[in-house]
Amino acid sequence: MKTRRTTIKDVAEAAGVGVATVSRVLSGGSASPRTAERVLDVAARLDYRPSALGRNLRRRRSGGIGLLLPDITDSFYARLADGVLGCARSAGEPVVLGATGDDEEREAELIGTLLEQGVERVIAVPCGGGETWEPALRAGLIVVFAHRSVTGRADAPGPPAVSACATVPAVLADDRAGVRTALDYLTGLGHRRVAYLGGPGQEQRLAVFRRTLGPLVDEELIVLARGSRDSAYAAAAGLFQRRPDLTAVLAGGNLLGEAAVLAARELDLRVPRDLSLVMFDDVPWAELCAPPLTVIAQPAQDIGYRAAELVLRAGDQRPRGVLLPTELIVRGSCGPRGPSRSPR
Amino acid sequence: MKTRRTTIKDVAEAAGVGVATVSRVLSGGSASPRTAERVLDVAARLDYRPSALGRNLRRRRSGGIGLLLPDITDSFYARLADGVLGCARSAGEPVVLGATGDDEEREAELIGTLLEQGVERVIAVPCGGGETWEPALRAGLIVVFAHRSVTGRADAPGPPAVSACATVPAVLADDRAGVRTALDYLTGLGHRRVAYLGGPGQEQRLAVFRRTLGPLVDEELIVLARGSRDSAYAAAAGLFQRRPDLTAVLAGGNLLGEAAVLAARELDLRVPRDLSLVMFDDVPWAELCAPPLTVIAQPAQDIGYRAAELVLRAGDQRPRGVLLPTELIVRGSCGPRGPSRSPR
DNA sequence: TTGAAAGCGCTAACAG
DNA sequence: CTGTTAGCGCTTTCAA
Repeated sequence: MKTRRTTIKDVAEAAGVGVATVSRVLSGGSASPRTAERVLDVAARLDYRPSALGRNLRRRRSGGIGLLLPDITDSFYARLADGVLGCARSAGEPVVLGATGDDEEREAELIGTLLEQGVERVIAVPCGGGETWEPALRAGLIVVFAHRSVTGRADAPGPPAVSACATVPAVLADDRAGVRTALDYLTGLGHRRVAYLGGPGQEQRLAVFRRTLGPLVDEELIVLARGSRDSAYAAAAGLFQRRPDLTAVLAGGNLLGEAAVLAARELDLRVPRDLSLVMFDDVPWAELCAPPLTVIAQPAQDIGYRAAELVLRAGDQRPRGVLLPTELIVRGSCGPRGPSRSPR
Repeated sequence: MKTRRTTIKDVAEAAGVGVATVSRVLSGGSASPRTAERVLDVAARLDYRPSALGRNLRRRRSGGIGLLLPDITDSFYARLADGVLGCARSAGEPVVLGATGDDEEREAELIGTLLEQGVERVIAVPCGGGETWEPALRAGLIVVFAHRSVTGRADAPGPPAVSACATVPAVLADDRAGVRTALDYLTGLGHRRVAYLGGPGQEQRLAVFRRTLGPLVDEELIVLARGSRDSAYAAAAGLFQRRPDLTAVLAGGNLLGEAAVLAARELDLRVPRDLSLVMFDDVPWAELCAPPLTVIAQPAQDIGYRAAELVLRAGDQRPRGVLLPTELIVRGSCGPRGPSRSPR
């Protein structure tokens, strides 16, 4: 039953030409119209599909693009992935997906697997630092960072050039503007004790948070969770309990936002009366939430798409990355600073 | 700079053995302890990583498992994917992801790409029918269906054996029980006009819906949307407007549920007072919604994990599939049938 | 324009 | 137990 696959040799024989000719024709090389037609015809008739296996070995690389994300379950990354898939599909490239769980070791491991597979184009939301990426880069990987860059420095042009990673193009949302806008909005409403609920790899945002808030910053109001839902919830609940005087929170991601809503509800904090909440990333449920969440929308899908474009165009110009705009979408989770829950 | 990768030959030379020996040692074949140790040692020192390219060509197949989903953006499928990734990782297998958009053509195209890549193990939430899958199966693909089977018949043992697809193992949630439980719950609350808001590939659920409701079914209350959010919203809004007499809805997926909530809100239908809602699939935001949604939880992640196990064990026994339990989680979106919105 | 031939890195016979 | 050898299917010089 299971007949051997048709190979280029079969086609060559059937068409009465050499394999080289078939190869040329099929990859758009030069050939006389007559020959070309005949080959194409035979190939179609035999239902020939060139095996990527042979080609890959020969080329010493398997096309395809690797995609390394912290967590495909996070709606933001899922949308990012969707963008990558969209672009990859139109380029006919398969996408190999890996979830790092924001764990350096796992990331390194996954990079290893990709390298082993001959994948040499990778889009990553990096969690490891130079130690992880330098070797990969040296091994010839073509990398584009998405959403985060490896230094966390994002677009900030600065002297602490971090070796090779600094030359990796990155497609980022304009975190800086996002944080500023949110903070302006919140302070405009009268809030003075604003907390930041962050996740892994948000150094950039934090820096902007601190800078923007200036004298108002309170380091105790800055809490970083690990990637998981549990960790996010623990962080949020802990923060709210420890500092009943805070009146507003900026959540650095939809998982964190979700946790904040849950924790607030659990502690009987009414949003926005007792607590104003702005969440990074607009997700469909933000609108279904009670109250609907005010968010900083990020073009997750675009980020993925653009990153894929960049990684596919590799070799061209375009050394530098892309900065995509964010947008504050005001819904119902913020209000004027009310009476503090625990006055003074 | 970019030095040639170390190959098996390099290792062989450096260790003073033949390439075959290296190959054997590295793949756990027989070898004298002394040789083995030496080879392993040299391999480690040279930082040798066997190239999957060579192996794949030789084996005429590239390990790795293909994963075909309708939409990675849908939380259910994202969790399913996560399950697959988890299992694949522990098996050291890369996962190639493709989004079909519930479009037969795209699905076929993606299958083609996978075949071309030499991927011969695939987990799919199928949207195409036999026309799509038969050829793939004939081409030697090892397939495991997840969440849906190709006939839509699911577990139902019956005579209309659909050729080769019928032999494809499937990992499914117990839709039948889920629908029944939900319907019992709803009718127990007094509801008589219960609508079904479905998506692609839900023949199985629909059948159970009809069978369970018996004389109460009203074909006009059964609406099928395509996969997208827009389509889901249109379907929900249309349904609610057309039939103001319905008092309860069963949404066949989280996208549909989301749409139902949105549409209800838009039409000023209060949940659960005017409209009771049960949604298939428990998502984190179900709890954040106002009111919190009553759902039929499905073990999305397990489905993925089990499917991956099956597809990796292929060749063993285990021809048949797996049926995973669902669970009704009662929250706040259902109430007793109130006064119909439009009496009579 | 075309064909012959040389591998890409690896595994699997088959001898030794 | 180990080395030699023959390809897997394809691309790519290199001549013709």
